Amino acid sequence: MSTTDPSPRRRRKEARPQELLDAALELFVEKGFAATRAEEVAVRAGVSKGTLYLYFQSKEDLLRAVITHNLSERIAEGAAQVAAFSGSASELLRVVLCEWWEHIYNSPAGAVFKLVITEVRNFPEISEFYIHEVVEPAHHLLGGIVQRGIAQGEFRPVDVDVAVHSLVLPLIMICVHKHSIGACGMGEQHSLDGNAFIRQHVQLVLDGLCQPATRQPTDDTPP
Amino acid sequence: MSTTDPSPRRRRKEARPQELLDAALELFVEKGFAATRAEEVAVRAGVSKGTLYLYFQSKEDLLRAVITHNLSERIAEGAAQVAAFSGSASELLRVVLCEWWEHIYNSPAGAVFKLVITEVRNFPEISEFYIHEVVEPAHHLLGGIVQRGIAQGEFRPVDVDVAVHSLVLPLIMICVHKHSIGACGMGEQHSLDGNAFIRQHVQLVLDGLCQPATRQPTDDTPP
Amino acid sequence: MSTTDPSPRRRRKEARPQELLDAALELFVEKGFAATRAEEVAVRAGVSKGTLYLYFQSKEDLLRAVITHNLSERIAEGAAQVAAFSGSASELLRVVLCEWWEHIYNSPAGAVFKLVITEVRNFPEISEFYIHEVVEPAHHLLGGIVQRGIAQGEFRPVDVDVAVHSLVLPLIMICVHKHSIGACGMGEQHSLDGNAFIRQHVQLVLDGLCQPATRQPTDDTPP
Amino acid sequence: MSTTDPSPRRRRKEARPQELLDAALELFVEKGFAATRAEEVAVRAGVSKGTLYLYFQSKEDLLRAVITHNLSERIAEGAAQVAAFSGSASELLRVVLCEWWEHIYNSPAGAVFKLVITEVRNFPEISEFYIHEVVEPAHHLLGGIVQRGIAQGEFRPVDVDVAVHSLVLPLIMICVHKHSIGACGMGEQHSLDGNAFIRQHVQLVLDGLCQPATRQPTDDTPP
DNA sequence: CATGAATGAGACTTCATTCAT
DNA sequence: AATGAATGAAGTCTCATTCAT
Repeated sequence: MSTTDPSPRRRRKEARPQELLDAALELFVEKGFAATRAEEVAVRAGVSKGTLYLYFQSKEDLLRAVITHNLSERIAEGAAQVAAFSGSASELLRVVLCEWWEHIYNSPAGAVFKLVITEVRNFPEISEFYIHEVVEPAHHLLGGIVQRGIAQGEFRPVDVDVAVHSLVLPLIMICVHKHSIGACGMGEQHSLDGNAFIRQHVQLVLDGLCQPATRQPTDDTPP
Repeated sequence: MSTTDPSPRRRRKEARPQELLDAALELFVEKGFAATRAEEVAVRAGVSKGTLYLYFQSKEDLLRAVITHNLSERIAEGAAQVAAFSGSASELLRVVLCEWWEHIYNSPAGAVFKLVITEVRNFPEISEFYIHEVVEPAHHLLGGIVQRGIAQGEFRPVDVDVAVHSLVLPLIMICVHKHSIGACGMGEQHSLDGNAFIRQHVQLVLDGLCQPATRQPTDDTPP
Repeated sequence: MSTTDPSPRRRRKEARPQELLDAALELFVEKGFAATRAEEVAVRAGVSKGTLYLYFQSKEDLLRAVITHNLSERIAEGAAQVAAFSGSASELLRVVLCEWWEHIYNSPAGAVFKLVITEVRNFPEISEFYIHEVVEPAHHLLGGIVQRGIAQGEFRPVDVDVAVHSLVLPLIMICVHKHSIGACGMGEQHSLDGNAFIRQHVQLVLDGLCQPATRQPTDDTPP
Repeated sequence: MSTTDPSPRRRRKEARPQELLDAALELFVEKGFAATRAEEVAVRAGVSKGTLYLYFQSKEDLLRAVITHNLSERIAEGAAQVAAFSGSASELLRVVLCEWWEHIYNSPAGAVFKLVITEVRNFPEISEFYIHEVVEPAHHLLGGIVQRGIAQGEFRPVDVDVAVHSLVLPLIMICVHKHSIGACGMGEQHSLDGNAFIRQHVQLVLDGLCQPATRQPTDDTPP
């Protein structure tokens, strides 16, 4: 109802790319890139086959757009949180991870993880983009917090990379699970979704990070 | 049943299905099921296109065979270990997880995780098989150990499922990573492969599980 | 019919069909009818795709218009020349052919020859039009001159049709060449364009036509 | 019934490329490259759509093969004739041109002229091939004969290139005509096909070339 | 009149599968 | 049992044409 209300035709036009990207993400995650027909994407977006090609040069181009579009949005979110926070490293990690989690798990971004894992070997440029734009920034951010925790004596002097991975990999795995096995409707037993797990998981690893005294020799006696 | 080897030609013939399964696993993991051509599988297995169809009714049938064949083998391995073991729950988990890990990570079985994640939604019967034959047995096994650890006072009374997932999800995620992003040759920085991580990760979570005294209020954390 | 020019905008509008016809001729000759997109024609004419369809019912209709429009103009030109001429048949042929040549070779009409050759078999009505409106009038005109030359003892009693074809076919072929192989920019060696050839070619055939004795000085003084 | 009679299947296979090339030449000349569907070619060759692609990578590749295949064959034919000939330049030209003519006009090679003219601007590599493999050899051959005729006083000192073109262009034009306008079945009036024309045309131009005195009678007596 | 977003028939090309050899 | 030529359904992409603005 704004005064600059564009015509319906024009409004449709501006919304098309996003509608197509959304439909494509859904279908690519659901069936895989190669098994999704371009026309399916178009139909789910409410347009015809030809219209898809007004906005994307090829199906492959659409895939790239889906990934970059959905990842670019969420990238900088965490950094702001961290900068504005004051408190213990534990608390900061808990906040950052859980907040991130809720944003990502319940948004298209979560699906992108599965998409990247599924398609990256056929489109190597995706790998580059994903590592530079997602993996490295996130790893750097979390690694910094862990590092700080260690420096301040809050955490034991563990391997920073290991700690970050122990914290983060289950989060990603659950996103992936949600969009693969978890979407097969095999009952709720192994649902393992839900934010409940994340909170407890983070707590569990933080417990492992914090405790100073009771320590086993950390040896890794080979078999 | 004779001890003498069959002729090379005969041995070759009997090995065909296995060679086709191996080639199919490699290619399905590398390019995805839909993007892999039946002839590619045949060629990599050293036979012709037609031969593939002497052993498998269809490409889809080949996919099912790849998954069931590679998973069925590894299923019972762990149970034996556990039964024969006496020691602390921590020690048992460490041994079981690390031993499993080495077997799976460096074998075709690791690739199957990626394959299952990638293809389940197009072939729901895979989900059923995977959950019944892999997820449930493994979860039951590990959950039992954790349960025992709690009952014996070795572990704090955590949620068993959470603990199992915290322990196991990174292992699976690393398998998946190895066959997706990790296979893109993007430098060694984010390699995160290697058994080193697993040992430290398991230790870290076990630390979180064991510690009795120094505890934060664990619960709470309002949304 | 007023002597005052219409407004630029109005003139533009009235010129649209001609601009579209010109653009279409260029492109149809350059790429062929089937390989030329309607939008390309529109763009080269400086209008939008939709506008093309305001003036022509279909792409095929446009092709017909291109041909009839460009051929109709040049048809009657020669007849007038002939009627007003007094002199030998040789001289008349030389004048008519060379004059025609310069008009046609350096005008869109030359391109139409290639277009007709290229597209007739897909649009048989073009054949009818072309034969009735171009081939027959021209053949009749030239044949008449040759006939007169024979009757007057200036030419030997050759087959009139043969003589006409020997005179004319190279002219057409050079038009066609200019718009096919000659437009590929393959160097100037086999350019064979240029009015020089035509003059000498006509002279050569006229030499063959003329009675043995009555030979002219074979001058080919270029302009 | 030779002893090395291959199986029917195999015999088919070896004949396929030629059958496809023949069908393609017919259709490309008839309808143009762009307007011919790949499946039409396949059907006319008696195979299915897919089979075409077992022998040619693409429709474009098929076009190139059609042209090179049909032109390469006829290239060297003339040179042999010339080498083996002794007699006047006039006689040699008459023999070479008329013999060539019969070979080319009544063979697929004649159709290729129209095809080249029609498609060359969309596939510039055709131009290169055609000029190097057809135009230049043929022009060189005929130019040599004319040159010799002039040197021996048989011909007047005309421009060699002009003479060659005057002789040859009508032949090519008639080939082109046969496969364009001539194929539209517009009655026999303007048929202008037939070897009759060629003989008379060559004679007419040769008459123009010969020294004034030395007219038709095979006599000579140069000045 | 003019535009250009939208459509969908249709063309090229691929590939799972069959079957004669 | 093994092959690989052949098929044709199906998928990607194009483009002539329409029509709301």
